[in-house]
Amino acid sequence: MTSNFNDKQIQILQVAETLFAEKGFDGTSIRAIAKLAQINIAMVSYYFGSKERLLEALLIYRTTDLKKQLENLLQEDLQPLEKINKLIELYISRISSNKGIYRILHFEFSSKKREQNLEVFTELRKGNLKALESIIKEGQQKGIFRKDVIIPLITPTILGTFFHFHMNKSFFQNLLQLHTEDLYNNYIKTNLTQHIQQTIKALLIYES
Amino acid sequence: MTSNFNDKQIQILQVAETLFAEKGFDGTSIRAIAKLAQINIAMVSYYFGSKERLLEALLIYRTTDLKKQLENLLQEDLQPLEKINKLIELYISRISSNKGIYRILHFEFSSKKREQNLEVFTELRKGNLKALESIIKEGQQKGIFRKDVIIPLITPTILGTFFHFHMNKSFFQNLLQLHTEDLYNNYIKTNLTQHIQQTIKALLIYES
DNA sequence: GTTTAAATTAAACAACTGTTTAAATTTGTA
DNA sequence: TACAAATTTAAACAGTTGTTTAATTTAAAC
Repeated sequence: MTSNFNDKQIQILQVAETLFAEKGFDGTSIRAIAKLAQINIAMVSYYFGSKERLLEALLIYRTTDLKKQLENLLQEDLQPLEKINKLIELYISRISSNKGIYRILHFEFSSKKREQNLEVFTELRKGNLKALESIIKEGQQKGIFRKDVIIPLITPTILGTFFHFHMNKSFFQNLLQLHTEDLYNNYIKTNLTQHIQQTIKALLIYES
Repeated sequence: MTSNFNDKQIQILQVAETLFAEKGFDGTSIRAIAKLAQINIAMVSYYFGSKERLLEALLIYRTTDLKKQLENLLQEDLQPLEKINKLIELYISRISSNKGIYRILHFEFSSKKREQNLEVFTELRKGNLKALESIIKEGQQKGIFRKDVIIPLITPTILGTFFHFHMNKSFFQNLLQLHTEDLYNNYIKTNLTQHIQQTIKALLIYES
């Protein structure tokens, strides 16, 4: 299931990504994709079979290398807390530079309508959870992290905080005076990342 | 801008809420709403003017009383941390029993397509933030809470954690063996709520 | 240069979209 | 009962939807 798409297919995938992220899957027509990609409308069916299969292809195209980055991180020689912090940075930078596909994932694949296409996505999430689990258990064995945290709920806190911020972009841009894209992206890279790291650190270390 | 809808309108709104939450706004046709509500397709235009205006009406219909509940909480005689915990419980129970509309809010109103209809929603969020702010500042003055937290980012952590969990419902149902609705809802009410409370408490109190 | 396969095109397909119309029915009022 | 207003209906509207077709162009192989 490796992604070997040709140039034309990649061109279509990139346009589809933009439009799906902006208008949603149902809100985007094949004609709109074809127009923006400057191809004939029949090419989508020709290369991908259908609009649904185009979405599947897009998912595969965009989620192949995150797994490798995570495995590399696990093998670095770092303290558990440093690994957690780096994991958070990795998530945020990855998602930030691929906002399109993650917006689509967040929207389309959490709706009841498309629950069948989950296999690839579910495997990705399970892998992510295993990586996080191994870091936290290492920290617990070393006596650094407390042991009464529910590990599967930490990912929702990390990703949920980021997504909720990003999904309400215009609200926070207005509230925090982040009127340019640069200001907004920089705030995510510094303040928001720090907030999440601070939160997870407190959760893992604080003794009640 | 009070919600004075008649029985027929409410009937339509409730069906629309179900379908919008399941299939999304674009994925739901007026004919589907009419069929499920057992009315003629022209009735939607007759009562609401258009499909867009139906969505607006639904938003108003569902977000009128949360504000009052928050104000009541603020005036209770409780310690800041207790207020925070109650606030978290209030959010989760409110959203849990109105999953439909919040799913719609999360999806439709965070897409670039519908950024204009935000006024009502934005006011709601600003009010929520002010309530949280007043509680935290009270705790800071009493020397209970640390002072280097970014208050506007706490809501994303609370709501984001919950939403990310709920938006990936089937994944977590499978992972945590929550195969019935009751098990799932109960897990939210106990474990997930506790996790969020624990997280926010650690964030507000932990001294680094 | 000829042959064969791949890529691209315009056109048509049937089904579905939101909305409007004008007629029919129900309801409330005097 | 008679009248007027509100409600409900079926039908039609003009567009858009995803997909398929058959013909044409381009590229590759020999």
